[in-house]
Order: sequence, then structure tokens, then C-alpha cells
Amino acid sequence: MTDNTQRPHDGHNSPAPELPTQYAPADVEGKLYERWVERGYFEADAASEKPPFTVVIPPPNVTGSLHLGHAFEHTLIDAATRRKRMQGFETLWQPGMDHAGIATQNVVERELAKDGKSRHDLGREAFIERVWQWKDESGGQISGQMRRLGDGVAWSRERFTMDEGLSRAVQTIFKKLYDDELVYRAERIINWCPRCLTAISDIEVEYQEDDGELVSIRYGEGEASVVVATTRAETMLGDTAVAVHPDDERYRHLVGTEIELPLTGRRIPVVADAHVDPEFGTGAVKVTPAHDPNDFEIGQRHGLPMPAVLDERGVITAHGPFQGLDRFEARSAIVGALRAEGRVVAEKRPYKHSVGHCSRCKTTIEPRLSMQWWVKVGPLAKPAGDAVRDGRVAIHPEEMTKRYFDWVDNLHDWCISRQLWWGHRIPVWYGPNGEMVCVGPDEEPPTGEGWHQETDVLDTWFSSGLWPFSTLGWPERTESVEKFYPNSILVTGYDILFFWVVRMMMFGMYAMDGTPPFQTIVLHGMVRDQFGKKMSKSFGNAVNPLDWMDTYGSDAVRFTLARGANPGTDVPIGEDWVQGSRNFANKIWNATRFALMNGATVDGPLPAPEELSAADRWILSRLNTVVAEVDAYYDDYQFAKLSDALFHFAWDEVFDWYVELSKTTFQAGGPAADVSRRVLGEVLDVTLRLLHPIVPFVTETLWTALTGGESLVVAQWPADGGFRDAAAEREIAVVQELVTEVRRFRADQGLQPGQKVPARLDLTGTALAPHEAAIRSLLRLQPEGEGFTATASLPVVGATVALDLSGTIDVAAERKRLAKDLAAAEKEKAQATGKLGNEAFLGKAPEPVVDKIRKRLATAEEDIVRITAQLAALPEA
RNA sequence: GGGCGCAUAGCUCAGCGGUAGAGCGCUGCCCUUACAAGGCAGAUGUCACAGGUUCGAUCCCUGUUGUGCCCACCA
Repeated sequence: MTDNTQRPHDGHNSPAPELPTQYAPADVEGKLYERWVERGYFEADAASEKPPFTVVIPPPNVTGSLHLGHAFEHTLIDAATRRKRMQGFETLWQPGMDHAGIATQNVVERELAKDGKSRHDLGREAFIERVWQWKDESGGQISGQMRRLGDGVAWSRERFTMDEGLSRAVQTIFKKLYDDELVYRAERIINWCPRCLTAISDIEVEYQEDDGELVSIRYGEGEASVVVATTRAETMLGDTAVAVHPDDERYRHLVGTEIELPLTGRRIPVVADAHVDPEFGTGAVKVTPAHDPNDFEIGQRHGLPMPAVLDERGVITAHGPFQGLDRFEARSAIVGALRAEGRVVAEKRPYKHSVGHCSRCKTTIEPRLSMQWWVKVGPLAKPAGDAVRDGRVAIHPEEMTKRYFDWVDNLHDWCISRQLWWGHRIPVWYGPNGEMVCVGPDEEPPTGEGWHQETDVLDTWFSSGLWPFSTLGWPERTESVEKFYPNSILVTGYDILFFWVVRMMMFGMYAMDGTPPFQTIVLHGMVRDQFGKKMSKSFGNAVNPLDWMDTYGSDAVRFTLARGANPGTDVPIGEDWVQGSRNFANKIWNATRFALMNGATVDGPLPAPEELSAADRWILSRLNTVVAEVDAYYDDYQFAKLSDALFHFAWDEVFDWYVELSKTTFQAGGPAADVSRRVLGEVLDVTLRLLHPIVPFVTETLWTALTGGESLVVAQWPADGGFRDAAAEREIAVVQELVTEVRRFRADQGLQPGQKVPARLDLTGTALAPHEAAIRSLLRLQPEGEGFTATASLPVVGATVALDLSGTIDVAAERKRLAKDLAAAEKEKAQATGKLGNEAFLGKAPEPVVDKIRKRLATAEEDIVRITAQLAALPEA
């Protein structure tokens, strides 16, 4: 980004460090990644004795490139996997891509359209050839991005849903379903996209509120007339009845009669059907069985004809003046014609109503009667629901389980056939006399006159539903299947819980003898911009993760994403935050530089506790605590929490305090310095290990420099050694309290941070005596000189610090500060006293709480005494 | 129309029956020999509103308002 070499104060007199003063991600990331891959760290060995840890990539569409949402998902998967690898698991992070039927076909067709061609100009085979060609050209983009991000995937196992092996899996499972009568062919109303020219499943339809027009039309004449309302007037050409509720008095006389259908010269029956809501509108409904799912059912119940009046492109096919018009043109033309005949009795405009759109191309969906293949989901969904119900599969966060059940318990049959060319062609052959044969992977299709294969392909989600085991070589019972199925976790967005997760659950259990495909499902949220807004290209707030990685480094992007990953909730991310993470990486960099410059060591065992200083014991105690915390957070998939815990431990405790304290020790030299060097090395060693899964690059660079170890990727994950030292933690807390208090005083007095001040410390009666040198150094306090004149004396935490300000003390400022502190302490005292005077409180509150209040009161009283003393010690203004 | 969730610092979000937290932003002083991508110090909240339970409520309950998401065949 900017040229950093111009920093004016680059320490020219500091010992030539091996590492530059700033971390430059670009210099190391690419090299490190390639080294990791070359050494085979990410490969998974099915013959390994180690326990397996398996996770699959939610396969991205070959068409695409990765966006920030992928970067987020990959960060979580990669972090979880890297930790497991360090813990000694045989890890498989399975890479691959999805052929993404409609999406990919659309992209290639668009390319063709540039040359004025359609897929039909090429023909099926040539077109598919063309798609493969396109896939080969563009598929590399995604793996390039994954490398940049640092994804530790087993590249040798990369799979594609249209691979030969995966196609075999598809064919195998289809055949099994066919033989078990769990797939069938039926004519129904399906969601049809008039642009993609294919059926799509219910969940591929996106509903949104559109402005339409509700037109009320009078069918029939005089007594024999009813008013019906519609937003799709063009479908009236296909009406074959008017339906009313059986109990509706208003229309009872008409049921069984025929009335005139305007514009057509046809007469249609009035039927009674309980589906009609008599309260809604006029209580009479026009029935278009070929173009509406409800009407289709009414039509079936009453044996009505089901003429189609729109073709696959949404053009009117019904003979007459409207033939050849597009559905929307036809709509206004028909309303116009009806109006001219005085048939329109009411119009509501705009009329907001929910309209279905193709999730791929946003074209308005047209319900259409057609012959399709279906999966009978009932028998598959039941076990998929039970596996979660009985706890064999856990969903994180738990709140999402309800959504899962809502879905899996109310599934409709799944329309799996698509009128596309790009995809797995349905392995069914039709014979000349209506025969139907499903052909398994090792079977020969029937030959002879009149046999032909089904032209439809399968829904993309059909093959992705097999992903957790098809990638392992199934249907072969490979070593990998044995070793790595079921997957340990699945990490994916809550938005594809239904599309993908449910299908994997159903197919996994069906194919693998009832074994669910994973043990734990971890659902994450969506990445949003820094204001919580959805990222989208059209809105202009979409971010290419590569741009940020270029500027700030992959670790910064990863850390920012991990730090935002609260379970199941959306993740806002802004460039400022990435910058903050970059700063953190740089901070780690410099802290380790400091350690290296001061001879921190990782060799040999840690000194025995009795050799350690209080600061050493404090930081080691904290370190072990943090190890335990981080582990607990990992086990609960709390990526935000563990990132935050590490951030604050590293920066606030290790860097801001332990490193600062160690400076004094190093300066003094001697055995204590050696001990501290070893402890500093230990603390950094462990901290870098803990951070590695989230920020692999910077930690790897530093850790190898610090320890000379081979690689953090295969280093051991730290364990909580159980070392705790509450006394040392308290002792250092007191040091911190004193230092902070005096710093505050200094700042209020307007003393420049670097300015040395003669001071006398009276630390008697406190645990602070051994820390005098450190305290003096942190506070820039000099020994008292010849004519020492204390003008300010601060009793803090039982110790006294007398500063010689040579008469320059700003009494007013200090008085103000102390007055404020005094007021706070008095308020505190009043509150605590009030509570402790409350019988009810004393009677009912648990003892620890009461105790806490007592301590608060004691502290407040001490503070009051102390501050009062300080005030009294102030010279007159 | 159902279901779920959320309202906490300027922004984005944690937290949670017992003294309000983080990141970024903001203010002041400082190139203190690891780091100015830094250090030190500091300011900032009727925890949406109204009731209730409790010794005690930001947290639990009820209602109100606002807001987001998912599902649904309402012509």
C-alpha cells in the first residue's frame, strides 16, 4: 500500500535485527504455502493410525470466484482443521468444486450468445464439451484463491461433482432409489423458469413482493354470473371451471351449472370445492389447472380438462387474438379486452403480492404442468430428522435445530429433473413400448430400435448431497471411506441448511446404512459490510477478498473474520477492522523480534517454580489458563471468543506487561535474566502455536525463527500444564495498579511520558519490594537526588510514591482528579452500605455475593482514606 | 398468515440475576532503544418503552413499539 521505508526514525543504532521492523505478508505467504504443500502436510493418509478428523469444503460453483463469504467459511474450517492436525489427528480437509448445473450452463450460454449462438446451434455433445473447456479455463481461479487464503486442503484428493467417480456415485444412488421406488416420474405442476427453460425445485424459487394488479372479472351473465379476481389475467384462457365453497349460500344455485368464460366463447362449469375460502374476495375462484398448483388439485378432484395455454417460454399458445403474445403482454391485452366488454368490475393497483422468481436468473416463475422425476422424501427425511433428534448429530448453534426440524418434518417430494444439458443425465432408458429401465453404473444400457435415454439431467443438489462420501471413493468401499466417513464436522452457512445439509443427511444415511454423514453441523452466518448490510455486487459494497489480502495480508483477513464469528450470526466486516488485524499481526511480529533480539530461548525444560520471578509465574499461570480457555472455545466452535481471548492475552498481558517487565530483568542480567529469557521464549512459543490456526503465516514465520522448529503446521498443540499461581497473579495485579495510578497522576500533571522524575518509593508492608526496579523503569522514576523535595506523595495500594516535581505540581489538576475519585469512592461506599443495611438482602442473597459487597465496601473505605490523605498532602495552590 | 430472532457506547457487536464490556472511532500527551501498523492516559451508555417476578433486573415473565430473517397455495 504505502511506502513504509520512509519512516524517519528507523532505529539506525539498534542492533541489526534479522527481521525487518514491519511484517510484510507478501514476502512470506506464497512461499510458506507452497512449502507446506510440497511437504505434504495437508495430505490425508487413510492408512494412518491416528484418529481421523474429516471436513469437506462446501463445494463452490466452478463458475465463480470466491467472495468474502467463502473466505469466512474457509477460515473457520481451516482453523478447526489446523488445530486438530496439531492435536495429532489424521486430518482431511477435502477440496473440490460443484458443477452447478443451471449456473454454469447459463454462463456458458451467455458466452455463446456473444457470438450470436445458442446451445442448440452446437448440439448437446458439443455444448457439454464446451462447458468442460470453460471449466478447465476458469476452475483454477478458485484454487488460486484458496492457496492465498492458506487453506490447508488435501489437494491430491480434489474432486469435482462431474468427475467420473462422482458420476458413478450419482448413478449408483439413483439406481438404488429407483429399485427402492423412492424415485418416480409424475406429471405435476412444477416451478418453471421460462428463461432457463427448466423445472426448478420449490426451494430454488425466491419469493418477493411485487407490484401487480388485482383484476376482478365477471364471468357469465346476469343471474348466472360470478366475479373472480386474478393477478394473472392471461391464465383465464386456460380456465376450465369456477370454484366456490360447498357451503356458500351465495353460489349454491350455480353449482353444477355452466357459465360463460369471457373472450373465448367457451362455457365452463361451476364446481364446489372445500379448498375455496368463502371469506376471501368474492368467494369464487377461477380454475386454471395447467398453470396453478391449487387449481391443478381442484382440477384433479373434479376431473376437469387441463389445457396448457402458455408454452415453455411463457408465450400464449391458445388459439385466438392473443396467440403469440408474451405472458405479460397478453396480461394487459386481455385486461384491455375484458374492460372493453365491461367485464372488469374492479381493479386494484398497485396490488402488492408475493411472486416467485428463479433463484438463478430472477425471471418470474411460471407454474407449469409437466412430467418430471421426483424423489419421495418421506422415508429419507424421517431418519434424517431422528439423527438430530436423538443426538447422533449435533447442530451448532443449537437454536438452529428448530429450523432444521421445521424443514425436515414438512418436506414435499423433491423435483430432481432439470431440462438442461450440463449435469448428470438421468440413467433411465425408455423403450419403444413404454418400457422404462434404470441403468446402474456397471450395466449396459438396452440397445435396439426405439430405445433412448432420458434427456433430463439431475438437480445439482442431487450430486452435492453425496459429497461427504462420494469424494472418498464411494460406492467403492475404499480405505478412505472406512477411515474418513462419517465426516467429523460440517461447516456451512445457515442459508443452505435446506438446500444442502438436509439432502446430505438424507442421502448419507440412506447410502451408508443409516450412518449420518457428520457428527456436528456448524452453521455460520453471512458476511456483511461494516454497517451490517448485505454485500452485493449491485449495491457496490461487495469486496474481493484478494484485494484485502494484497493490502493487509491473508492473516489479517482471516483474523478479522474469525473474530467476527459469533455462532450462527451474521458477520459484519469493514476495511478498518482488517487494518486493525494487520496491526495485531505486526504487533506479534515486533514482540517476537524483541524476544529474538534479547536472546529468548525455547531450549530445555522450564526453570523450576522456585527459580521463577513473580512476573514469570504470573504470565505462565495466565498462559496455561488461556490454553484451557481457547481449547474450550474451540470445542464449542466459538471462533470469535477464542480469537478475542488470544488477542487480549497476547497484546494486553504478554506484550504490554510481561515484555515491559522483562526489560528491567534483562537489563539487570544475571541468572534471573536467563530465567526470564526462557519464560519469554516459552510464552511466545505457546502463544504462536495457539494463534497459528487463525493466522498461519505470520506465526509460522516467527515460530520457525524463534524455535528453529520445522513447521507450526505439524507442531504440537499446547496443552494446559495445569500451572496456576493465584498469588503471583495478585502480586502483578498490584504492580499494575500502582503503575497505572502513578501514570495517571503523571498524565494529569502534564508530565511528558519520557520525562524522568526523581522519586522515593516506600514499598514497605507490600509485596512490591522486589518490583522496585521494574516500577521505576515503567514509570521513568529516577533515584532521589541530593536535595530531594517531595511535592507530591501518592499512597497507592499500601505503598507510597513520593515524586520530586521541583515545585511544578499542578495542584488544581490533581485536586480535581482526586475529588472525582473521592466522589466515586463515596458513592460506592453509600451503595454498599445501603445493601449491607438491607435485612432482606442479607437474608436472601448468597454468601459469596454478600462477601463481595463487603469487600467492595472495604475497598471503598480504604480508597476514601487514601484519597483524603492524598488531598491533605497536596500543597496549597 | 404462521415461526424464529434482535433492540446495550458514535459505528459494528459481545455479555448477562449481584459495581456495564470489546474492536473501530473520538480527546490529550509522547518517535520512552520490539513495534507511530506504536506507547501512555482519558471521555462516552435512563442496556428500546411500560408493567410484573425478585432482597436485587440490562439479564427472567407479560405487553407495546421498532427491526431482521425463514416458511406458507390465499385467488
